[in-house]
Amino acid sequence: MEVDCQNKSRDENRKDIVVILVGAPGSGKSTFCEDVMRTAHRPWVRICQDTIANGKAGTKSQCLKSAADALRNGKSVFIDRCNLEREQRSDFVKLGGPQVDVHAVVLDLPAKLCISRSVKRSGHEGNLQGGKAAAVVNRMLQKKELPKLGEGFSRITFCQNEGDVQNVVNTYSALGPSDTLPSGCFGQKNPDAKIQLGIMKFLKKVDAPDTVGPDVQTCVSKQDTSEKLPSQKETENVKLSSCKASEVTEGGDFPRKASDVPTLAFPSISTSDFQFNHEKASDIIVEKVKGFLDEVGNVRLVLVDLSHGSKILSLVRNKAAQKNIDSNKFFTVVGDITRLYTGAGLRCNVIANAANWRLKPGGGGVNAAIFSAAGPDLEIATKDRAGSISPGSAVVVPLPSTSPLYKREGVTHVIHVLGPNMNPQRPNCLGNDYIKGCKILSEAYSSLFEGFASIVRNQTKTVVSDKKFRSTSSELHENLLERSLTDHYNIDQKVKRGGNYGSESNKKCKGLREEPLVHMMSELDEKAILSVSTDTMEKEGLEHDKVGGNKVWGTWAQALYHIAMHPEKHKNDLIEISDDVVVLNDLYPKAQKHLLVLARLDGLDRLADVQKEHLSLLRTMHSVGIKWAKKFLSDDASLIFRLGYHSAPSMRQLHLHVISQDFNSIHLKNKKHWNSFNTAFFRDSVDVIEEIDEHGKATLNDERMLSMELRCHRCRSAHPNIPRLKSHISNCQANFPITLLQNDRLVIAPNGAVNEA
DNA sequence: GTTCTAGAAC
DNA sequence: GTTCTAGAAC
Repeated sequence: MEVDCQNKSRDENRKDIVVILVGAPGSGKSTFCEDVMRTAHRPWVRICQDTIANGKAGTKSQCLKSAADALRNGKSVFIDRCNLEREQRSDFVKLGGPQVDVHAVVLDLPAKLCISRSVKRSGHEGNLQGGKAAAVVNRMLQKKELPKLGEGFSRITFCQNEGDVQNVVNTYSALGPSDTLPSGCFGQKNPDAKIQLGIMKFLKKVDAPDTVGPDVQTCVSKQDTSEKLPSQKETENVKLSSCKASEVTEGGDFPRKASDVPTLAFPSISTSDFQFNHEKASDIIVEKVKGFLDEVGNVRLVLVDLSHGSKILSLVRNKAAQKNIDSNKFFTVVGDITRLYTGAGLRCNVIANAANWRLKPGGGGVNAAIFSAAGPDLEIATKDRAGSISPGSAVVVPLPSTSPLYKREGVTHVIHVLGPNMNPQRPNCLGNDYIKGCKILSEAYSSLFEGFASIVRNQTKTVVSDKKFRSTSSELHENLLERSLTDHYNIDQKVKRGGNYGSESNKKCKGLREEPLVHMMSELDEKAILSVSTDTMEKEGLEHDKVGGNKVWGTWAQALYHIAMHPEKHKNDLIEISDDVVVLNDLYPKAQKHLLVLARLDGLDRLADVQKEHLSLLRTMHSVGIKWAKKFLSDDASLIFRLGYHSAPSMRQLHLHVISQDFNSIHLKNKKHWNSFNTAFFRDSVDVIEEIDEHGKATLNDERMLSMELRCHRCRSAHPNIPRLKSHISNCQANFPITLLQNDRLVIAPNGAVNEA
């Protein structure tokens, strides 16, 4: 056979090399390979999982097969995938043998650099780019296990900066076909620090082997006595002033102790600025805490308040004691929620923020303090997850490792929560409706705790998937582990795709769902709360986007918003810019002429947001739309225009469609396209203006309109599919239905006449 | 919003 | 076998 002949004929002294690249997205793996191969003196093959399947992302086994094939053909191989965890590398290490050396090149560049590169780059093969990249890179780096010779590498080279990388590029590109490189570890400046992280993470969850040493304790059975925890019988607050800060490493990873129990610190929601009755709030807190702790084992909840004489803390403390809630698992702390570790030695990996609905920094109290302590990282990461939040819901935001709150306090996640408002000075006041208020506050805590559970679940998965170890706890815990094992195998693929976690687009994603956006809308069924089944997750996602309710916009849906906010950056795409509106051609016109008149007012996402105060803006948009329609009509008098809004647009930022009624466009492809312009889902601008003027709000029609049968907009005949409909409308000259002919809903040429049906 | 594609419909 | 749609993924 050809392959055998090649093997026999090759130089006996020659060794092929498998170089396993290890590095986060953005660390420069592909560039490294390309740089070496550009000037290489031996044949290299780069095996990239992002492109292995005919230019698309493939599987690990495809990579393994290609690598083996290349080696059989006398080529040396670069394995260009992240390979950050030992297990992800192990199968590739096995490619080594008497004729094949296996090297690792570790691109251990600063996380910040990897993230900024990932965020900035465009056209990445694995499609990991843009805002989502930061969260993904950050998450991956947290699981990093640096390679060791013991894994089977003959040589490992560590690069910690660009200079290191260039040196290694030079080393490999200079290698002739028969050259070999010395074995050993090279370039590692801090040999043990990060390797231990993986081990520590593992020990965190399981009984430590005796050989590990006396300072490692298990968190499952024992509390770390070095932390200032109240004992079973104590009911006093932990006071920050009496505690000293524990050791914190400089600039590096937060020191993880084997005793770290997943801990959520949270402020009392709605009792401060939103003036929720303390007695009622404390009942809800205690009830929700008890429910959560009964379900989920091995976690801690900490209620935090800055003021010493806090009424809510004492109420909660007393009620918790009455209900026999384990004070090791739930206690109260007086102090700054952003300084629990440095101020009290209390490590809380998750903190809750009493957020505002816009999820923006500022205001006062806890929200201002957390955004300020976390730095701009939190704002960016939050934006990445959601643009706003509704009362009763929560948004989980992984905190980038670059955030001071992460580095200093060990906070890995912030969960934004919005409670009900009873303060008439603040927006959306519920008056004195405590039936509604209690329901929403209850939902807020459910959302918060479910968000926390999702984080714990994800951490559990890391441990389980790494070590194939299963511990036992509550039944819930057991179920989570079960899912973790099956989900684990999807991780690479999912991460490569850019993990649009928590966004609307993920709502139907089964299986892996890390730290989901937790949305418990007021419409939601109570039974969904605290259940962690996949079904429930899906339900949350599906239900949080009702017309008129709050909405989370996917990244792809933000394009118009960005244009409206920064028209100067999109000058080439715009045909008119004014203070109030911008006008552009629809990128995918559904007719010969299809414009969008875009409102520039921030916060006006869609028709549901429009109120009486926006009436003049609506009229401006309408007149700008009419102006453009007339301009087109002067060129082609046969056109007919209709101006209107989608009841529930896909794209954020209020936009008026100005669309010619020929619907002659290759972009009109499906039922949704047609029905979005030809059912009551399309709200004529004239009607919207009238409704806002008279009632202060516009009628919004259901998305079910979009799946209605296909009917010609002129003669109203029904058609079985889009091609047949399009064929029909290209010829139909019937008069328009009378409803469209009234009230100037159709815009026609001055001399044109459109007859009634 | 579009693209991709499995599988239904023809 | 081909056309078309609906749903998932982005």
